[in-house]
Amino acid sequence: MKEYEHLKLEKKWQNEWEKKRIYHAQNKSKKPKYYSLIEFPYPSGDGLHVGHPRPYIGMDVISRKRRLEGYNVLYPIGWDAFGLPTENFAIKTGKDPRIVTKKNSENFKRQIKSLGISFDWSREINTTDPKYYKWTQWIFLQFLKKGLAYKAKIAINWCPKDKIGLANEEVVGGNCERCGTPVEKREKEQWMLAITKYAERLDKDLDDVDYLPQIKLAQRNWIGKSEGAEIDFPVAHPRVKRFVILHGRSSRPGDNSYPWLKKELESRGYKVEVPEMPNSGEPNDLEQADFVKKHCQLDEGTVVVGHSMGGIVALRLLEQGAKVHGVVLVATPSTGLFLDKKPRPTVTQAAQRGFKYGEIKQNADYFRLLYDSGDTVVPASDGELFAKKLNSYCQFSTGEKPHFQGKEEPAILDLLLPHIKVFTTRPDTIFGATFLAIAPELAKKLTGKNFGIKVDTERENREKLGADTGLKAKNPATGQEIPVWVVNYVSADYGTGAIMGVPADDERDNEFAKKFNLPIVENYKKAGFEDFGKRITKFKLRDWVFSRQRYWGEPIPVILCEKCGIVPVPERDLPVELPKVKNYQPTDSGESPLANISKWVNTKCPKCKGTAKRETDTMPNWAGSSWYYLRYTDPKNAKAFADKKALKYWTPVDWYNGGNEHTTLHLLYSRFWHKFLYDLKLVPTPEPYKKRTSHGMILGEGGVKMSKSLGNVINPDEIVKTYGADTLRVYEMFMGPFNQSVAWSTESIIGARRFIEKVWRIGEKVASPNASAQDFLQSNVSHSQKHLGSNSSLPKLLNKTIKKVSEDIETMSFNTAISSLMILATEMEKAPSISKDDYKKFLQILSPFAPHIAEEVWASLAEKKSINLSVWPEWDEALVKDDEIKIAVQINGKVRAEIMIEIQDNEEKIKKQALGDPAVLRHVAGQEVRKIIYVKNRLINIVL
RNA sequence: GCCCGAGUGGCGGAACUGGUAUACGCGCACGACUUAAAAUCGUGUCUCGCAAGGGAUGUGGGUUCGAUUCCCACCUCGGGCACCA
Repeated sequence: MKEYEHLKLEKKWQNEWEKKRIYHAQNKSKKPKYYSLIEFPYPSGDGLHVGHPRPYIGMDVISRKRRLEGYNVLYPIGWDAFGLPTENFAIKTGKDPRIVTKKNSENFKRQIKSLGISFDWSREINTTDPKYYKWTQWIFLQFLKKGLAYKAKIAINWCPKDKIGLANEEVVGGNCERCGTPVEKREKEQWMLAITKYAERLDKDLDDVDYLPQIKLAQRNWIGKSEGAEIDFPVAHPRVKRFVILHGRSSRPGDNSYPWLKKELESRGYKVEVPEMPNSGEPNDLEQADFVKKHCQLDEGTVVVGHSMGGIVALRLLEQGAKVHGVVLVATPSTGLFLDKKPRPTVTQAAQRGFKYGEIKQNADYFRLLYDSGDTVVPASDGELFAKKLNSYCQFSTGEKPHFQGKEEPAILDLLLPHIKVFTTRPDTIFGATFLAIAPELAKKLTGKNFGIKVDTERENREKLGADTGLKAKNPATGQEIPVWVVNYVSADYGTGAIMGVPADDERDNEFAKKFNLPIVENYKKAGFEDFGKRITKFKLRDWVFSRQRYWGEPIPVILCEKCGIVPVPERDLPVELPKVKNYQPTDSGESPLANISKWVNTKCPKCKGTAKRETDTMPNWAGSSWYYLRYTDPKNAKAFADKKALKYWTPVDWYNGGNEHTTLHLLYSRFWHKFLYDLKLVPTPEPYKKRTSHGMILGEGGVKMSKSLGNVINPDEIVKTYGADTLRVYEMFMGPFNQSVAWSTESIIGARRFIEKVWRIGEKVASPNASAQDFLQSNVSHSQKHLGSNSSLPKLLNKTIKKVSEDIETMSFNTAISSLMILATEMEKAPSISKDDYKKFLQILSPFAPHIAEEVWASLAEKKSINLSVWPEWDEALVKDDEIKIAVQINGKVRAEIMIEIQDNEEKIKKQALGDPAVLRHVAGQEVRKIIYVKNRLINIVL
């Protein structure tokens, strides 16, 4: 008998398959296509550990089955090679990440190849290859073109010791992952991608894909869609009591301008004065100011509203030292507040005196706001909003109430009478709202004061803190005045930064109200959803921070020109190649190391040809992996990221399996990129992946995570050498449910090896001439296969196994598929003889799991063509069914006997048979049978 | 705190849609073969009990003729999120 030499045999077939290009996918084929995908690995310096291959083997089983089923299968692999470990290694050793990456990926490749995974290596890609990242950059430019890539100042994690911006995953418990220094927040301009623009579709289109339910849920939770309402709570200012409205030159004395404004203000309890100034305008503004001083009360509770000429009067009052709370000027360039469309010196002078000053442009109209510096009602920065809302100053000046669309309040009221907008998913509880809780940032904005309250993100021990702002809001439902508190449990960056406190209904509000003795209204009236607010949809999803101040990433292809601003690198100049540097250390200022290469940084502006600088930020790791599956369809294309025909043929991916840790970010990001490309009509489908599953991690022995520091990392090289790739494959598929994490056990591998050797021995037996002469000798099998059906012949068992394996592979129940293959193998070995045809079928259904031995034995049975080119066996439904089966007889739910029945027996006959069984008779023993329940082909339950 | 997943022999795990719990594998014990060992094969292996029989699927309840499976409450472990309004 020939010895099973796994090393020799596996190498032989791997070479043979490669030579014959057996796993190469065809971009044109009469066969139906099948695209199976795994998450491409990050080639780390540590090499492969036994956890890596689990998903590759799983999808390999699927892919191999599909090939035998007649599909043109694309099962590609590549390297997601930009990443922190390589960068950190470069910083430490000064080694070029390019060289390190090449070495690491070659090692990974050798290791993966030794496992006999049926990857199409001709389509291998690498995200760090300029030919690849050219297209990553190109896609970025499309985002830029569509306004979906933009720069914004946001807080990043900053390690003050390493002087480096940290990704969220590098912050461990608030400290720098590497040096343990507490991480600070630092404001920095970052590139952002507007993924939130796609939030609605990313949520909704989940309906149309076949992802595991948990994965869909995780995506939905991350997107965080919530339907609610925005409700305005008018706020009375604690100090403003009175408005003095000074009208412009065109208003005749006595016509009492702004009647609507006066009315509105008065309805909120303010005093309003509209002095009928002598209307002689400039140069009589001083005279008018005197008039106002004489007739109106100007004190710290007064806001002066000056329109046009009235504005100049208001400025005079300021000049003369009027101690008013604030001044609001409303004017256009055509009025006297301006000279040659520039603000009058008085305006700028006032600003220089410390008044807040904001200029707002909207069409040709200008609005200028001035407030005293200490206590703004509405900050000047909100002027933009103001401008948007107040769509015509003219209407304001005519004394008519301006016409605003929808429910919008007249913007002048927005300005004079602030309100707090809250977001709530329960607008129906508004009658129970007894206070407003606002974020510290908003409190600062509204009152100018710092209350010393901070929203802390610490996970434990979060005590509710708060302080009364002194502001009073009016509950629009009850009309009641309610206090406004600044709290540490409302964050500024979600919703409106303000909530209504309904302590009777909301747990957090309740806790807060109790602590600070705020009123709790228990039995209140419920409101209709839209009675007081505007229906609105919010998402938790934030825009994607796309900048990294790192070396080892795709340079963001943008040039910063002093004259022209942000200028995209022309597409013909792509890729912007990552230059070589001497030092990989980030700069002291936190810029990427690229900032130090002046030769690279300094460039010409593509627009004006003047001097300009390159963007030195690079892209995050997620960039290259957001579209890699598209590149596989046409990996060498130099004219486009992939040919349209190839994309049309292969997309979407039919089945994508990956790690649970990637079911939120990576999956969401790549869906976002795909949808964007879909909108540009560059990909044919709105979704990239038809089906998504995930695999569990392989843990070290004892159930702990495999890690270098614990020294429990298992290198597959050792296993392949000692036991063979087929054994490793079978073991990894057998060790437990594919989607759950399992602990590695080197001790248990021997079981898989014994199984493989058994397959070998049977193969030897079948291949030997005297055995093959007795085709189809049936043998009775017993014991170990009783769970597949009683008293089956070998052909029966074979057909049952074909069915079971075929079905189990589809649900990734690889462990049970192998279990049934083991049972069949055991029975085949026991059988006096097995037909060659039957054994070949066994080899075919085994081949996805153990391709090498299957191919070797297949060839030994005089097959000329590779088993890979054969056709997946079908099972015979007639042979799968049993004629005679064993069912259980229960008495009061307890099994007391087993009886054999014919499959065609009717219920009556079976019941009679059960009641006649000696064990049953003993248990029934004269008692009355109340009920008999018969479950077809399963059991009979006799109820006494 | 919330969401998701899991809890079954000494161990990894199996069990269809509520229907014979512990398949398959590891380990262990005994036996066969062998001068011997390895390999292989066979038998046994949840637990109490001589047996009849009883008890076990994290814990406690419930629904049901029947629950690992469904419901309620709780405990433990793993993963994710975080005062999300």
